[in-house]
Amino acid sequence: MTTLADVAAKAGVSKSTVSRAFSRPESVRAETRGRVLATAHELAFTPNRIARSLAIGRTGSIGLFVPDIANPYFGPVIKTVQRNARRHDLTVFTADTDEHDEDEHALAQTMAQQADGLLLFSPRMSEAAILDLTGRLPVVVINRDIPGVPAVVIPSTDGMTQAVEHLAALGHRHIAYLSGPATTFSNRARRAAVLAATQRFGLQLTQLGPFEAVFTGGIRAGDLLIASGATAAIAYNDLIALGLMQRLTERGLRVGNDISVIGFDDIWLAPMTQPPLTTVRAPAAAAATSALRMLIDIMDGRADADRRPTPLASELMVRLSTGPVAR
Amino acid sequence: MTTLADVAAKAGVSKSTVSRAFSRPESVRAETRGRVLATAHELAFTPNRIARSLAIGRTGSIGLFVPDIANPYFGPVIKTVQRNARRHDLTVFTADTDEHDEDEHALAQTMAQQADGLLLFSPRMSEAAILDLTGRLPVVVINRDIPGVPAVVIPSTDGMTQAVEHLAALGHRHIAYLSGPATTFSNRARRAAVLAATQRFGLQLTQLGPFEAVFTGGIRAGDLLIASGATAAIAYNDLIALGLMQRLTERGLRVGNDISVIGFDDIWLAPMTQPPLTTVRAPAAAAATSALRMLIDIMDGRADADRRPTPLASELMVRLSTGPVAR
DNA sequence: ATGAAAGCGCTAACAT
DNA sequence: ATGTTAGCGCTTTCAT
Repeated sequence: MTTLADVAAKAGVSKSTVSRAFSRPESVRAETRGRVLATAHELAFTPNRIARSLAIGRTGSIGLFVPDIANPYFGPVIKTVQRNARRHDLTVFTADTDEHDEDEHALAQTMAQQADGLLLFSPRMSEAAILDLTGRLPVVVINRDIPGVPAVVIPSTDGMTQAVEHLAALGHRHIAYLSGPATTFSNRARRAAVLAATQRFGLQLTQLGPFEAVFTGGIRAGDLLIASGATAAIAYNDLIALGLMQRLTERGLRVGNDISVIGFDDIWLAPMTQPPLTTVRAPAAAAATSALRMLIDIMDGRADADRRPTPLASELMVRLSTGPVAR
Repeated sequence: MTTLADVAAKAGVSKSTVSRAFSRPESVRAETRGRVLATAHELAFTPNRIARSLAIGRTGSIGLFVPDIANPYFGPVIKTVQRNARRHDLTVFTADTDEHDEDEHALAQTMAQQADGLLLFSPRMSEAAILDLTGRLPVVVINRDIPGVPAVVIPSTDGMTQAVEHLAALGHRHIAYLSGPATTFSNRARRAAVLAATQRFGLQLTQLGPFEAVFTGGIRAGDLLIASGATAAIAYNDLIALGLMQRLTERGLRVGNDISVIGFDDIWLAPMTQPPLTTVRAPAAAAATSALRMLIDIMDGRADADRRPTPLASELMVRLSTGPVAR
């Protein structure tokens, strides 16, 4: 491996000059700079980031934690964060926590030392664990509310209220909410919104679950839903809604006619299903962007600068998986 | 931030002892070790990985590059690699190259300095770029064939041959192949396999595309397929096949009856579609596991050790999107 | 504009 | 078993 010193020797200058030629080019005479850069190129030299990090105390990268990288919902999130970070010369390291609570903290600890900041999407780890991390480096959480920890939450109340209102307008009197992972912030928020709205619109609510936030969770939910007698269901997320539709269809029900289904997230698959899925569009990418901006502000010491998060809203996308109640 | 030195001072020992207490605990007297570890804990000290990396010349992490993190196909791949790497005390940094050829190399260059090895899945970057990387650190590529570069390829010939054979047996005489990204190794391999098999079984082959390897690519393919007059199509991957089915249905055709569709990958969605998708199961996770093993061998200097890759096979999963040719 | 030297936090011979 | 010392490759005062 070629180092600064090699280049310096060959170019007949000091290490400092080579260093400067890379980091503050204008501070070195054009001629010298040219010679240095040329020999650097000739020697195929690239500055060692590790050494650089040690010297300046920053790594130039951030960690992004998502609960399930296989969930189509997170694809756009990851891509968006990566694209925006790049503009700030930050590399993003994405880690999948796989809903695996203990590992999540261990992994975060590791990451905490090779990153300048952390973006935690729907973290499941304990509050204590998160507070521990925030003590070590800048952290912004998405979809979690912990006193003192900078956060962006994806709103669910407006969309969920619209969902219930929509079902009420279609004549449904008894609906079900299909819980996702029981203890998560997201599930609590969505369930509370549905509960409040059903009371407001005078609907009967049955709560089913919890179900894992995956397709097979929805499959399992199908039979429970039928047994419940509800004429419509609002699922924790689209993956569950998709599995649900599948199972209902297998059971001979026509989704959108005999029974209505609403999801949450609006993943790219949602408009493509048969029938297309009515769902709440949650602005995940926007939330992630907003969170990244906050994180960078904190990392740059602009801690209290414009810390008003971008106002976000969720919104019901009406498609064909919901229809007038069957009589 | 607390350092080794702080702990050493407070515990009344030298830095080396503290260092040893962490890295080779048995080499330090139990009593001393206890005292050191206690004060380390008390001071909330965690060894700085960056400094450690610089000193030992290894980072303890590897980079995993995938073309599209949003493709459900890669979810299991990423999870598998992460799980296996963890057993070797390696952290995995996943990067999405987003089919963005230039960036891919730049990102890889960056990663090359904070990782001990690289796993490149279906890389699109130039051969020169890959060779450049292999000169810097251990690299294993998946689904690409470059002389001198360790590789694992996911077989497509057997599965594709079975696919064509299957269609021939169903009475199809004219089929279409829907190309993915034109220049990729994977597309060339799959197309060649289909071509050879159609010749062998005496079928007429129409080649359509190239299409982007996403759902909307398949949508666009639908009308072209109908115009071609073929009675069945084999798509580059499942995402294209899904979009295709969607469009064919919109055009009033009954997939599996009026026209047959075969995909490639066998993503988790494939059995869930209406009708369930006949597709070639490609052992991506197994390939990734095998590639990781090779990478670790190379990193550990066991370069030429058991370098026989695990034999892999692809296999047709027959479902309902294929059926006897309509007469 | 350039150089010399100290130091980032850790590890690894080499001593003792 | 523990301490001393010299780096790992880079940045950054402080001189010149």
